[in-house]
Amino acid sequence: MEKTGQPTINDVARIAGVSKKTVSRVINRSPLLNDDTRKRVEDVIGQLGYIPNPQARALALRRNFLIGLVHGNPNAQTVMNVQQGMLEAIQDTEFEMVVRPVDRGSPTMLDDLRHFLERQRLFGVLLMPPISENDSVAKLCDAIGCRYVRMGSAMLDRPENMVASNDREAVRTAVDYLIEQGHRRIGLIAGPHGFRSAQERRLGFEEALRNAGIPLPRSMIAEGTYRFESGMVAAERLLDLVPRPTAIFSSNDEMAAGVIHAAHQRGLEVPRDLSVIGFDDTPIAAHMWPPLTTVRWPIASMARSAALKMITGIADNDDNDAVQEPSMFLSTLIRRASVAPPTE
Amino acid sequence: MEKTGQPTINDVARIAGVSKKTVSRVINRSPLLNDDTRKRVEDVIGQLGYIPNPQARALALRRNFLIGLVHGNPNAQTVMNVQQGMLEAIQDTEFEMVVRPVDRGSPTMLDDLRHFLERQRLFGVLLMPPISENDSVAKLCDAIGCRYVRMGSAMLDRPENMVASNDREAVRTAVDYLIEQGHRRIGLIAGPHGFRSAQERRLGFEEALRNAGIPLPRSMIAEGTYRFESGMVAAERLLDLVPRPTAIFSSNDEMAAGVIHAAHQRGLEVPRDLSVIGFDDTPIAAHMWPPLTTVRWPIASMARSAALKMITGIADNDDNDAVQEPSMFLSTLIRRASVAPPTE
DNA sequence: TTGTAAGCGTTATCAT
DNA sequence: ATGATAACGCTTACAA
Repeated sequence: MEKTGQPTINDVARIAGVSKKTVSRVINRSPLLNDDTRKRVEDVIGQLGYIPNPQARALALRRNFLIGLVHGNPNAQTVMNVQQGMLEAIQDTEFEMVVRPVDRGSPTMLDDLRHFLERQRLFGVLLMPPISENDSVAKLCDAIGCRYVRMGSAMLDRPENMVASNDREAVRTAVDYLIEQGHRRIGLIAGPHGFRSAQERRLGFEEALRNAGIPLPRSMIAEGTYRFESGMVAAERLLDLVPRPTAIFSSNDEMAAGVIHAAHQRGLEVPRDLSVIGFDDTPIAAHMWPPLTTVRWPIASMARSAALKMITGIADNDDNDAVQEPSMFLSTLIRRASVAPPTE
Repeated sequence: MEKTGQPTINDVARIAGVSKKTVSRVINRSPLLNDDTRKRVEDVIGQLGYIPNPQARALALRRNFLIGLVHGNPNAQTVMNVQQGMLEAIQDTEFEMVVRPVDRGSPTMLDDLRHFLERQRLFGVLLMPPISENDSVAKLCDAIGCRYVRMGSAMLDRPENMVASNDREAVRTAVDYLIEQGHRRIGLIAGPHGFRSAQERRLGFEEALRNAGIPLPRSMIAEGTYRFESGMVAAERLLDLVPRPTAIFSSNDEMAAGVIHAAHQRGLEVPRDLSVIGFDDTPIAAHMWPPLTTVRWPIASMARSAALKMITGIADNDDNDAVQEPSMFLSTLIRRASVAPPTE
């Protein structure tokens, strides 16, 4: 106790007049313990302010209490929402969250990740999209023996390793709404090729138009990178069309902001001259002018559930072993001011 | 080696025909080692794919390799920038970043933080504003024996425990620019009372006006919470003034977005009818319409430097022991399209 | 230059 | 119901 100032299990044992193991039993809530001894030990613990050393615990238990968040630097708000969800899940447990951005696109991404996982020997990792869509990453985790849960726009894995949102259906609903408003020339700003979310959202878009019997010329689809600037560029291409679209569905909010930016630049007023719908419902959506109609993506709940899925049955609060964490999350349309009937 | 699949220092020692300690010396780059032995051990390490167990290391060394980021849930982009800066700093070291949001304002905040620090026994923590401005937090870290570096808008602590930006001066420059453009009725949207950043920025604002001999009636100052909505509300109050201000300096970008939102709502065009300057230079600033003139706050560099300050001399890469990390960072005015001369 | 023994603070095994 | 002893994987004395 003198060296570091922190009391150890030995101090507690000595003062309480019991063995280390008994203290250990108290800490770990072993059921086979005399109430008297438990009480006595707990008193000493409280009085000493003893806190078990997590490193020693990790060593003895041959596992640690770190769960990783692996992401590929997407939108800041999205990452924060995920972090918040994870943190809610590990609230009042002994787990902590360590964050690891990786450079997707880098050829060494997989090696970097392996290096990280092997070094840190994490309890498990949460994989954010689009990293999570990469099956090699999941395989890697399996090979290393690291638990994982993937977040994504479709069920890419077993329920215990996946939380997904129904992007396709949600987008279909959003585009249905545009059609109800009377729009017939509707442009799509798709997400980047190779992203499952981009694919699902695009499929939802196409389904809505097909169901309404509206033809979809290739020219009405522009691809972006999920970034603001790419939304601008894509919008410019779509708005150059003659006749131009009266509405645009953008596969995320950030690009939708770019669309509105581009519209403003050419003197178009939203929603009078152009209706816009985004996807994500990041705070920016409510704050831009006009407030953006968008699809709310329950990413924080997904992250929370993903983390719970990983630690359930292990965490301190094992009350909820019975409750199965859901694997599917529903996105909903948030109607704000960026959609109006076409005026022509 | 059989139990977990991961080879241990014992496996390496046995196969290389040396003692554990020798392997340990190789890992820790001890200088007093025969080149032959080192080579031999390194070969075995490579061949086995041996990676030292960080938990065991942490236990033996009586310190771990986790550095914490403590923040009070400010703007998402700001947190992400800080995370990025920290992660750059611990790149290629054995440190990892664990993130800890706290509920500032909660009366138990200090206790929560103490609990966290004592439990995890972190190597050190980075304190983001406005948490970092709280001297009790710094005292707490000292008492617990946890290293810390505070980030803030003024030198609140010793250089080794602080990285600061020159907010006051930067705001003065920004407001000087408005004055140069011909503005005389300039409103201030201040940050929340009790925030040092709010105070510094306000002082910079006041200095600029005083230097130019422009009177500053109380009515020209509105206080916000650094949130979008509060910026809107504050702007509405200022724009109700008769005569109304021709320019507004907002103490951060998020509130500036609210100002522009409010201006749009009442049919005012920015910058023709109202010039606006923000603070932070978050991505939203460049993306809103019109692109926002703002003060760039080098928060990522500050975070990077703060983390380096903490681990320097400890990290793997001890090349840069000599290089002193700076404690003061300069903010600069970024001129975009939200400022124009007044038209009246 | 290398090895031996003892510890770091916890849990697991197997007694009693 | 409790305790002695041996792990866990590494580092720091202190020898040799």
